[in-house]
Amino acid sequence: MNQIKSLRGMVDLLPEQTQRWQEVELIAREQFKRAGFKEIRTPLLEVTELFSRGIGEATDVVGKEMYTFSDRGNRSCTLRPEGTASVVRAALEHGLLNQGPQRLWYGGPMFRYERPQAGRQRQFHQIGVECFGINSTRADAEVIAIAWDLLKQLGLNGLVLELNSLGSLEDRRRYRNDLVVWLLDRFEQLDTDSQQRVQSNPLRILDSKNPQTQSILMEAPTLNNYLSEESLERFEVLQQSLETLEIPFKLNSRLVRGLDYYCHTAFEIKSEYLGAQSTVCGGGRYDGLVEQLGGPNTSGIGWAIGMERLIMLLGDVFSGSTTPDVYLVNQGKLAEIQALVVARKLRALGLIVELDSSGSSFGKQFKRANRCGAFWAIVIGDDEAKGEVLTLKKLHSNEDSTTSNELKVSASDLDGLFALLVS
RNA sequence: GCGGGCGUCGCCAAGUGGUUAAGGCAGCGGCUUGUGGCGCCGCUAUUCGGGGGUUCGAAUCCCCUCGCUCGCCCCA
Repeated sequence: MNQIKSLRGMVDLLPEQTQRWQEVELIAREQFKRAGFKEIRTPLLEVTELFSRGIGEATDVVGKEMYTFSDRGNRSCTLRPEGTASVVRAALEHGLLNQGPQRLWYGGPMFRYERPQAGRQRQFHQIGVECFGINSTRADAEVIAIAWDLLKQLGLNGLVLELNSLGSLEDRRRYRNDLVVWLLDRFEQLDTDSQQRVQSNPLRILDSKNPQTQSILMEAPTLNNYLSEESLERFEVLQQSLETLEIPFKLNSRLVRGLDYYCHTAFEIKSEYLGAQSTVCGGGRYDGLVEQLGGPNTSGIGWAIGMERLIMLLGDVFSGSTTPDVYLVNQGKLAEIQALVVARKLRALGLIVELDSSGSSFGKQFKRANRCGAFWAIVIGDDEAKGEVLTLKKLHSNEDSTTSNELKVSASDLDGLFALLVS
């Protein structure tokens, strides 16, 4: 009889961790709300073509990382590997893009069939924002600021914002052609991975971690030199905006985001405290995507934050807890029912109440009360039940286990009791 | 898909060929059936991820397999 375990790369979040997740989600939600972003929820499962068309056939995500299968109607379905394509699809499908600029946020699980390692799972979670119909660079600055502020507000340090401009789609095409020619001249000197990429995705070679390839690339044409007047201007304005907002950044001309749809602004926020997978947040502008998915020419910009990576960075920053305020010790037929009633009422007043339903001895119940960290114990036994009272006892009081920290309270005056408990 | 490390109770582990597989934490029960935190006592792995082999004898050696983990590729 072998134990059934979770699928590789699929991770359970236990109570100890879900609390922190909730805290982060709450703070993020607040931020989005204040920034005027509205939540959108899309299905986890989409038609495969959405991603192959939206993300790009040549990308690794589409080429080898998708969870794709046929459903019973023989349609090719894929568990979403990222959020943007789905959001665009939904926005188009429901005509959101005909209603002026849209500021949207989303969150939830994404799926990528990769070998798990630190900071990488097959099911992982992202929160992200997408901003449609605002072509101005101010949107870029605003969106980056939201990400930066969120991470800062969560108390993270050691973050670096890396920034690059990929230019317009035009600029990129020109650069790409020249780069391929240049690379082909030095084909023999490239590592095998890069050789394969010359045709399929040459820009990614710039990001190669192979040291020899990197040294060759020192001489390569740089994208920056191919940027049009207008693109350069955009990039300038963005940098100035960030300076004004006092958001530090580092230019990284080799930052080429993996997905096809990016243009102009590309950025990543990395942390020195993560392992090999150091990017917490990645995003950029994607003015061509909506059109590529059959919609009107619409500009877009957004980012996604990896929740797991974010939470790894949080360490013990949070101390919020769900330790009970009150532990309800009870025994006896009448008392047990009363305990249930009292628990319900105190909960309605906003207290965290743990009710002991074990029926075991008072000694045992107190032991548990103490261990769960509750501040108060309320005791209901036969005596209390008959006398319509509750015995109140402060736990974790030092040494003295006499009755000095015990107190009788009327069972009918719960408001009075509540006032006492929170004081 | 390719490399490295690892797999003994819920958790942390000792054990590296020889009778019944240490110990700690947690859990449960008792000392104490209306009063906890401390203490003491007891219980909790026919079995060492799984399968095969070597051997009189294996958790310990060999082979295969599965899983975890870190890294490569790539990304959040």
